[in-house]
Parts: sequence; structure tokens; C-alpha cells
Amino acid sequence: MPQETFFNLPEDKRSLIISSAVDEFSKAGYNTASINQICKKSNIAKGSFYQYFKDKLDLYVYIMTMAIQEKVNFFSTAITESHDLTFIEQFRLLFIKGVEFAKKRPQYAALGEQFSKENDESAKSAVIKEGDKQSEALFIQMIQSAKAKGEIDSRVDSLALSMLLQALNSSVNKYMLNKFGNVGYEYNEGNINNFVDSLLHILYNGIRNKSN
Amino acid sequence: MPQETFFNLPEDKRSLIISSAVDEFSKAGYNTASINQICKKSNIAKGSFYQYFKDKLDLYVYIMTMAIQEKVNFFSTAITESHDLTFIEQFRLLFIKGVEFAKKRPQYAALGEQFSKENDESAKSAVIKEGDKQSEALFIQMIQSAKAKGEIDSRVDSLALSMLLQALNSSVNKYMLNKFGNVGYEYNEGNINNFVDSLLHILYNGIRNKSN
DNA sequence: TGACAATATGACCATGTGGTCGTATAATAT
DNA sequence: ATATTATACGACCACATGGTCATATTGTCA
Repeated sequence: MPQETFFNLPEDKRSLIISSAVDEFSKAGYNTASINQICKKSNIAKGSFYQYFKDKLDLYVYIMTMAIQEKVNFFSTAITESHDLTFIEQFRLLFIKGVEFAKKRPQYAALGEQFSKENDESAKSAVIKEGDKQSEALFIQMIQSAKAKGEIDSRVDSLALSMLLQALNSSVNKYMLNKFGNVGYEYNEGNINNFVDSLLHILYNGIRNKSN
Repeated sequence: MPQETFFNLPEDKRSLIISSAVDEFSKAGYNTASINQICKKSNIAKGSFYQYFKDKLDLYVYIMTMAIQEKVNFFSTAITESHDLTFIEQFRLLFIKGVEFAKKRPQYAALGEQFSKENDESAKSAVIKEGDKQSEALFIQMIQSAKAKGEIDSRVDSLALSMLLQALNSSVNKYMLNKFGNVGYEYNEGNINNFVDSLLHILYNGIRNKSN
């Protein structure tokens, strides 16, 4: 956690530091990201930085926690609303919300993308602590419930499906990023919806040609 | 490409350098990987290293090209054999071969894993040049051909399916990594086959409960 | 043995890193 | 105006990086 000094800072200065850090960590990964660069970008002296934060890891954890918190907030509404939706509708909602989040907070989305690549064990474990595997738990829960309701074939392997859904999720995000590159989401909403629906159709009905 | 001097080296010395480099690049990513460490591991002086290689990128490209070449060789046989297999069988073969390769050359598999996370643009583009997107092209080709044969419902979106297949692929890799962590593949072949079949079953039949 | 080329070596360079610390400045309270 | 505290600052440290180069060692012909 940052020092008290940091929170006493005037709003604009503090948020400049934060956005500089987000910028750096979303481009570079923990080890490669540079404190010097962050200082330059936010026009503060090195000494000042270390009056705000204990060390590099302190900053990293703070930034990541912020981003995660915001994403959780963003999703929580959608999730509570989704109880009376079918499984496919629920999952579709998660896709769309994911894309929406990336549109609204591209920096945070990039931060998450970078984190998924992170090699530094200490940085990883400091961020996780136990907040991880939340999404896996969420998927499993959705699957079980859909099986109970008879929506999903009960013979389907829950773990395999859950892993598939996670991989699909990150693939879609990556695909959107490559295709529309952080801008122009709004010009392609129809496009995105169609693509997501194509995926879900396959997932739901399978690829087998039934006319044979 | 390495200098002639490098290829004049005695076999064991040369292969020690190579394996040290593979080791380093499979753990650290281009920027973080250290030439100093590679020199230490292979007991050569810094100056000697720069008599063998032009610079860090030269070594990196050489190592990656080696690994890719070996993987391509490994797959090429399987792919030519697979012409009279059904789509699902073809795809299953690719999975199993992928796992086999990772079992046979865990270092190279780790190298590929690391490369997929690579941030350094110059390192990435130097390795790719155009060999990229091969797997996507392969999938699309397989899909088209299976549609033509009537194996796959022709209404299925080829691009979406290709993305799903890639997601499946990464799911399998992730599953293996989490479950067996780079070692002990051989003790769990049954396990892996079951997991792969679970995924393929979902892909083929969909998750919808048909008894409704 | 001597001469010439191939190779091996590690001190050295400029640059960048995360982090420290003495000091200067600003703000506050008396 | 004075004393006290909070903050800002950047030179500095030890260390690691990729890369260079003059010198030493080895191998190979004659």
C-alpha cells in the first residue's frame, strides 16, 4: 500500500502518477517496466516517488488492485442481473461486457493482458494472493447450474468446458484488439455481436453436419 | 545467422552453448534474458560469444528458428498421413502430436510458450517474418475441406470455428501445464486422451441438451 | 623453429536499473 | 518571526545490461 503522503497529494498530481504507471505497466511487464520512466512521465523526482511508494512492487500491486477492482465493479451489476438468463445468454453477456470494458478502459484491459503474460513470480503472487481463479469458479458454477436446469447436456465435462470458455474469452478479447485496435469499437458493434453469436452457435450446436 | 567460427566449434561445446541459450530464453523472454548468464552457463567468455554471434538478436533468431524447424519436421509427417482422416480425427491428431512434441522437447515447448508472450517487437518480427499465422491458415484449410466433404455443417462460420479451435488448442496446453507442469507427461497419457476427447465431444456435438 | 592466422579472454565502456539520503523548500503552528 | 514538520529534489550507489577491443593463447602450415 502507498504511504499516507501519496493520498495527501493534490488530485491531479496523484492521478497523473497513476496514469503514468498504468501506461508503463500496460506496455512492459513487471521487470521491464521502469520506475525512471514513470517518474519522467509524471514529472516527479525519483526521491518523491519513494516517498509515496515503498518500492516497485508496492506500486505494481496498487495499480493492479485498482484495475481489478474496477473490472469487478463493472461486471458485478451484469452478473446479478443474469440469474434468469439461459446459460448461453449469460455467457454472451460476459463476452459483450468484456468487450465493453475493454472499450471503456482500454488501459486496464491492456494491463490485464500484460499480467496474463507475466513471468515474475513475486509480482504475480503478490497480485493474486487468492483473488485468482475467480473466473474459473464463476464458469464452473454457471455450468453446474445450467446442467441442473437441463440446459446443457449433463454428459459434457464441466472442467473441460470451463477451460474452453476461458480460452475463448481471452481469444475473443485478443481478436477484437487486433482487429479494431483499441479504437473504433463503436463503429463495429454489429460486427462484434455477429462474431460472438457465431461462436456461441458452434458451442451450442456443435459442428457436426446433422443432415448426414 | 551465427558466424562461421561458431560452426567450427567442437560439437559438445557448440551444443552446450545452444542448450544454455534455450534454457535462458525459455525462462525469461527476450529483454530479460541475459547474455552474461548464457556465457556463464556455457563456460565461455563474453568476447567469445560475440565472436560466434553478431548480437543478442542473432542468437535469439537462431535458437527460435531451430526450435520451429524441429517442430515443423515433427508435424509434417503426421499431417501428410492425415489426408484420409475425418476432420475430428485430423484435429485430434494435431492435439496428440502437440502433446507428444511437448513431451519429447519440453524445452522447445517452453520456448514457444515464452515466445507467445513476447513483448519486444523487434524480436518478434525478426522471428516471424512470415512464418506466422500458419496455424490459423492450416485450420481454415481443414475446415473448408471438411465442409466440402459434408462433414461439417456448412452454415458454421469458418473464422469463428478457427478461433474456437485455437482456443481449444491453448486450453489443452494450459491444462497440461497446470496439471503436470512440464514433467510427467508420460504417466498420464490416458488422462490427456480423455481430456482431449471431452473437448472434441463438445466441439462436435455442442453443449445443448438434445433431450429437451 | 618461426610466422601467420584463428580463436579465446576478461577488463572495460556507456547506459540503465531499483533504491538511498542529505539537503533544500514549502507549509503550518506557535 | 521562529521553530517544527511535511514534502520535493536529484546526485549518488551498487549492480547488471549489451557490446567492444587490445592482448594472450592456440593451431597450422613451412
